[in-house]
Amino acid sequence: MPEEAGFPPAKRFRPGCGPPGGRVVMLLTAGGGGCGGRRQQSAQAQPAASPYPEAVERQRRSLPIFPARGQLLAQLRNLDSAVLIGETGSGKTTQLPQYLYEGGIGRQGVIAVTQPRRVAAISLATRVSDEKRTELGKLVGYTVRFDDVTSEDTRIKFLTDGMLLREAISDSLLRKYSCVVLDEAHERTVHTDVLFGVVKAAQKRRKELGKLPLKVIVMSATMDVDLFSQYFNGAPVLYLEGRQHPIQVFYTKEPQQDYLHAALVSVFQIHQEAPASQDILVFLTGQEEIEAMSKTCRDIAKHLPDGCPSMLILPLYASLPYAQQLRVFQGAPKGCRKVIISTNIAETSITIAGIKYVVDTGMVKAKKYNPDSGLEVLAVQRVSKTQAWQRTGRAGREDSGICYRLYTEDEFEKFEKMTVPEIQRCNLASVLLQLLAMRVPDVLTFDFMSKPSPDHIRAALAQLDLLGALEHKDDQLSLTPVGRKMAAFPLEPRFAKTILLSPKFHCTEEILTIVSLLSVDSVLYNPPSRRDEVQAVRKKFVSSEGDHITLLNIYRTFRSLGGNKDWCRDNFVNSKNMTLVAEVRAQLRDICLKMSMPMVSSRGDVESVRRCLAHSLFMSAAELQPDGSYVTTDTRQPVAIHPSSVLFHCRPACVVYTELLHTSKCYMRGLCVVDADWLYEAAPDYFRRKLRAARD
DNA sequence: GAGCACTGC
Repeated sequence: MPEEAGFPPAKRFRPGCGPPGGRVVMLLTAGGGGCGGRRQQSAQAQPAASPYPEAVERQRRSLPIFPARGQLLAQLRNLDSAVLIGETGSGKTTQLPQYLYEGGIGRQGVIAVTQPRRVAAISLATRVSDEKRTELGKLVGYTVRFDDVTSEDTRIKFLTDGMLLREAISDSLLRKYSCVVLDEAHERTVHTDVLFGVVKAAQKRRKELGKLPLKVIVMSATMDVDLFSQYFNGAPVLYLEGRQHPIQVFYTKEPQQDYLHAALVSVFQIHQEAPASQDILVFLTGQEEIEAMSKTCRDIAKHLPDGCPSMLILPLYASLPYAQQLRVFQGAPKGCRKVIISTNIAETSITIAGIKYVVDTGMVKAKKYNPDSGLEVLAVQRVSKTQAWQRTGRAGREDSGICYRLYTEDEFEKFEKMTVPEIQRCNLASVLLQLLAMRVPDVLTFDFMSKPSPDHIRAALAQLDLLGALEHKDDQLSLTPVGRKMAAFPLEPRFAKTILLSPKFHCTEEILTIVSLLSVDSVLYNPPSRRDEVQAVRKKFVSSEGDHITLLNIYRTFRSLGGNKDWCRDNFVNSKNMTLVAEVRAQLRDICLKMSMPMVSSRGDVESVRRCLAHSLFMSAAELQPDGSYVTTDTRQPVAIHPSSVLFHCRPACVVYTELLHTSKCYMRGLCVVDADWLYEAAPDYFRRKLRAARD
């Protein structure tokens, strides 16, 4: 046990174990109420396909959910809505859809199972179609962006929650579905949260119209499901035990001033005491921290006493190139310990086998949104209790585990109970555009499970209004024809508007490229250790007109060379993201063609591209002040050019930006040099109002 | 003058 951090004796617990509150039906399971299930295998860790049907069947029958099958189906058959708590490894996600189908619920319509992430939707569909011994895309299929593997025969369909939401735009009653299972509901992504409201409304409306009832099942891995139950008219809560292994939790005796130092000490204490085969997972907040800690660990590991096992230090964060991310899944050489130093990506998105120890700093970098200023603040903050438990649970996936919390138990008690749902801390413009496209009667009173504040909603409506998407008629809010077209694009409303404006400036081809580049993770790869090299190589693409034009140059060169991977490596371009850009671009171009938009190119004329950006991003502009600083044109907020911008060392008189980010300062990211006159031309009324407001 | 948690359509 690390002594310097001062850990008192451990507390034993099972994540998710304990009596659930509220109206709960305990379902009969094999584990039978005690802690520490009898079986050692885990549902998700099983190999996907088995050539032997009996083996597949035996495996299915061995899952904790199996003994509850009859009871579960009997309950669900009679319910409109239900909440199902299933612990990790209970088998709920793979088995429940099959039970529903076998119970005849898929006979009159498709069973939809939503997932927050693409990879989960794809791998679950693959797994379940294997279990049913059918070809993927027949009985069992999946739909995610760019990839629809379903057919007329499909009865069980896994899809991302965002995808079901998009389907709801063309059919808000979700007519093709007999049942919607909302999985991972505890994560409370914006898409899941909007879907709660959409399925609830569809369920009610279908009942009123005497149509096929819509069954809604909300699945959560955590206990705090009262909100779900209340929201769905007091839906019963069904509780299913899982196969999580016991985990010992240690808190520090004293609060830690320096969580990085405490993490470092803990890692090496564990390293000196535990067998080399037991891996460690450390949660930190961001790339810079993780790289620095990795380097320090490697340096220290070189000077360890004889007899101490060696250490394989693996950083893990989303912007790390894919090949390097994959290294965390490979086993360490014999006699060597894996130490994975990760962001919260390892909390939910990436599951690593063989983790025995979790070191939780209790910190996370997360975005907050201020609707008044439209400002996103990215700040290091405390995790919530549910997040801390999620991290702890990562230690007990295959066997019992140990979690060191680098904070005191008193501190933990003061953590927020739950992470604030994303819908209350993001820009709502996209969400409201989608709801309006579904012809929701009144977005201001829409039945959100956790309501965003009225100011928050009004700010988003104001933004949509500026983009020309809204129509007010007899106190009713609806979409203009432009607004309706905007909703067809899988983009932020302002970028959809940029595309719709582009024919006027004869630069649709260029704008499609730029918008695609903006809507995926950066194609620029910036390894901190090779900064000078990166700068030298990138020079040939840099445009004095800003980041958008620079990106356009990079994409053009990439295409002219036929999408060459070697070129990407040599030019510090992330080839995976670049390939994705091409896919996004093709999808957006398709949507344009369906709208009969003319496909025009401005050829070499980048001024028209900049004019187009000025006309759609006029509300995100900043002007140079006499003292060399910048202020935004809308709220006179002092801002600075982000160091990642190609204009970082320049002083253009007027720019539009694609993002404001508050870290140590308020930074503009993604800049384009524009003419102040263009902005005024784009929205004369808006700027006249601003001028008047400034005078008063 | 110096920096970017994580998804998704």
